[in-house]
Amino acid sequence: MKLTTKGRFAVTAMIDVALFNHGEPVTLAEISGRQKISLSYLEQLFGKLRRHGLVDSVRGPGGGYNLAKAPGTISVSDIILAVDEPIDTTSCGGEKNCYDDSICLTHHLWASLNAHIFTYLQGVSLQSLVEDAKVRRSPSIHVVKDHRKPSAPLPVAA
Amino acid sequence: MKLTTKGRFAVTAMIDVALFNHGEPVTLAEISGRQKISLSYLEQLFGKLRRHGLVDSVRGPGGGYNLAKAPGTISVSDIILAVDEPIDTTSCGGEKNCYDDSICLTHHLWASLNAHIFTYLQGVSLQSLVEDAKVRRSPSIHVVKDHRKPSAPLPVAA
DNA sequence: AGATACCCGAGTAAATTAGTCAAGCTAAAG
DNA sequence: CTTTAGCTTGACTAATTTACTCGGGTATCT
Repeated sequence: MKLTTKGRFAVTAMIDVALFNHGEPVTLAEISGRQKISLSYLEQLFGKLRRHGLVDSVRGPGGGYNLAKAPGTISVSDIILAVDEPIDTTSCGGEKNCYDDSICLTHHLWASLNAHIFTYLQGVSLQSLVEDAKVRRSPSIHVVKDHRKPSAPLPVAA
Repeated sequence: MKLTTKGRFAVTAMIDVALFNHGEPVTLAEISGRQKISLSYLEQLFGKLRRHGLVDSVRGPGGGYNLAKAPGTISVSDIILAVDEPIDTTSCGGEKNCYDDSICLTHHLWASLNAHIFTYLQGVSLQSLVEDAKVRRSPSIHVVKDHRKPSAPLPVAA
């Protein structure tokens, strides 16, 4: 699992599509305007998202992108894996500090951490992110102390 | 929380110190030989580890490094934070795709993920890693199906 | 036809990582 | 008290990765 800004952009863009896809496909130009991501970069990202079956494209005027699946069935890990392909950070898949008796002292650790991160992101659906965004986008003046699911209970650590 | 090979090297080196620190301090040259990490690179890493109070240095002949604290009280997150200083991956701490009503659609998500990773690594002590290493280093010919703590229950995901 | 919008691959610039080098300081051994 | 092993410091370079651009396509609708 690699965590780069590329993956972040991709997730943001997917949320945007989910938010603004009311019947008509969403164009990259719109997303670019709303999220301040360069059009060319979006093209690159959506090429991958499409090839991985996360979005469907419609060409020609009035075209754009639709989600290929229900937002509840798309996880953040799906999105990140789609754009950040080269996957294993487990090191030692042929790396050099992995020898005889001092065999990969930490291999275990990283593999396990990786799995952790992956599992976590797998558990977050696009839908849940969209719902969060909708709540936050509603008139913030009158924010009732809300009781939605405790998605982030934490100290923005490190 | 940044996860780079630098952090991995640092953790590996710390395990090495913990493993071979029997009274005498451990020299970087030894670590370099055992773990195949360049001496100069180790110098850089241990400078940071020392400044963060994770190791103590002993100068002069017979010198080297000792752990500054009991391995049970040093967590992997301590080590990684020591060498990979610039900490926040939360984006949006002044980044550009964070505007008006489409405010940081994903901020929440990354902050939460960050906290997750951090908490996990904080829960892994150097001691536990050392114990794992010791087990693995024992005669591998006669590996009895062992029942030690289930540290990595997983599919080496992604 | 012509405008709209996706498609795609090569190319580049910036940032990060990994690793080097050289000069200096410290303390133990002889 | 001089030698010498070995840590200390920090600036410097090379390689890799990331982020992003560009230019020329192709499909489709009006």
